[in-house]
Amino acid sequence: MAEFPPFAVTVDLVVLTVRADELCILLVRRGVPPYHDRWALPGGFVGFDEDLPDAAARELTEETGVPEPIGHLEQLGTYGSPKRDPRGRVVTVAYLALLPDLPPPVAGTDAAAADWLPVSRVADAQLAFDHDVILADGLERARAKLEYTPLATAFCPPEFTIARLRTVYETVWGGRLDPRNFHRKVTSTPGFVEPAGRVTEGDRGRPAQLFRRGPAELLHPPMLRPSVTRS
Amino acid sequence: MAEFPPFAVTVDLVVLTVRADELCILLVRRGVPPYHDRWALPGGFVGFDEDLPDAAARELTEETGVPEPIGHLEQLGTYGSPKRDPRGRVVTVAYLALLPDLPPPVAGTDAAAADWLPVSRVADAQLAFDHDVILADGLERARAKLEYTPLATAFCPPEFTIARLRTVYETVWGGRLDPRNFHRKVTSTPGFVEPAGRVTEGDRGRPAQLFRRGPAELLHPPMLRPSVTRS
DNA sequence: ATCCTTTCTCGTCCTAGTGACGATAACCGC
DNA sequence: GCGGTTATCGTCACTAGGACGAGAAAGGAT
Repeated sequence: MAEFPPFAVTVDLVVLTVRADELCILLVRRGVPPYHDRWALPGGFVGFDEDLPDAAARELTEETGVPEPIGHLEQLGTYGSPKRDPRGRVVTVAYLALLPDLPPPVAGTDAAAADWLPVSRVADAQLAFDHDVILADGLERARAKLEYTPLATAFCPPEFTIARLRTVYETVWGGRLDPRNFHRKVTSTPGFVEPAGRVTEGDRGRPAQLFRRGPAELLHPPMLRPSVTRS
Repeated sequence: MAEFPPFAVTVDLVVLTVRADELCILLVRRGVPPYHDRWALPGGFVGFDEDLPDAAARELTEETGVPEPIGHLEQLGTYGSPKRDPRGRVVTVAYLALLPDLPPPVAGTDAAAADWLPVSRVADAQLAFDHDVILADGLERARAKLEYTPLATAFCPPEFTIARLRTVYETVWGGRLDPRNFHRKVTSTPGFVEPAGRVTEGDRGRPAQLFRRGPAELLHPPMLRPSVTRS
């Protein structure tokens, strides 16, 4: 390895949450060139002695101000087109994070501002770099993973109702699900949720049972998106 | 970006094929330190002006000697632990390739040898670097993707029989599938395969219809692994 | 208190999809 | 022709899931 081309390596985060029946993403407004004043994914350089997942977790806590062990964090993909950053050859490892609803974030060091934006309004926000592509991949991954993993619970607080879980699915997938079939499906899929033994209070309608996330990593059988046109 | 830690970026390939009813992987025997004489995934440094998928495709053709547009190539994941390469900080972007059965490869520049090895015998081969982890992730990805995509066809020549496709599933998943139910499933899943209009000749038993890959990108409904214990 | 609205939860059809497996079709070698 | 082998079609039973009815349990209005 006497000679090799020098690269910069960064991590960028697609941080998603569900708030007020909308799927939202955490974005920062860039305070420095290039792409000054444009919205971008939170992220930064990987330390020379830092592992990639550690760098992602560090950026996540820096941007949200929340100690990490909540929600879900996984590697999404790596983007390294030679022209993607005008400053030089930068390869970025993108991570996908799914979090329950959190308070608004505080602006970081080189960010003029940081905030949750509904993904439906990001299209015309003109994200910096190739972050629109990364976001699209992250959304696709999140939508697909809700089908065959219990990751929808990562969008919920530790204890939640079936109805809350249903709104997560409805928000991420877009569209309505039958509450009765959804209830049957979730409670009959082994390991998806476990009863917490308590019920809600003070809401409208009949009080609902509270559940916690179950031990399953994969859902058998999977949840089915209604949009899928069957034969 | 005045200052940033300098990284080396490589691509490594998990190249899988099915030959003689065994799932095989393309490995090279390293001809230089570190890990001299050990088996490793084929791969190499990314050119300074080269995009990541281009680098992966280049390495694939270099190692197999086959012009690329056959089979399937997709990004698998990125591995960048600070200690994974004793020579310095090397981040590798792993790609997964699925190919039909090909002639044996020729050794490349820094490789003493290159050959197909059954994955069942790789466990005690002591792969270099963290390549055992990358291989495990690639196998898991391949097994999962056979369920909900038509990628099993990437292991087959352009025209193939249902039985050939079935042996692909049996080899990758391990275990037997009922030929009659498999035939019904494959031919009734829209867009999976299309009849080529020809039949096999010279084999034992009744001649079989030949099929080509269909236009579907996703299988609805998916193929089901028998190992999955249903409730 | 009584009614009405809202939401949760259970139950009942009906159909598509699938595992188990029988039966037939079309080739081979002897 | 005859048995062996593989491909292909059909039947039956069972399960998962979509559509939807109905009761349970709360709050609010009158």
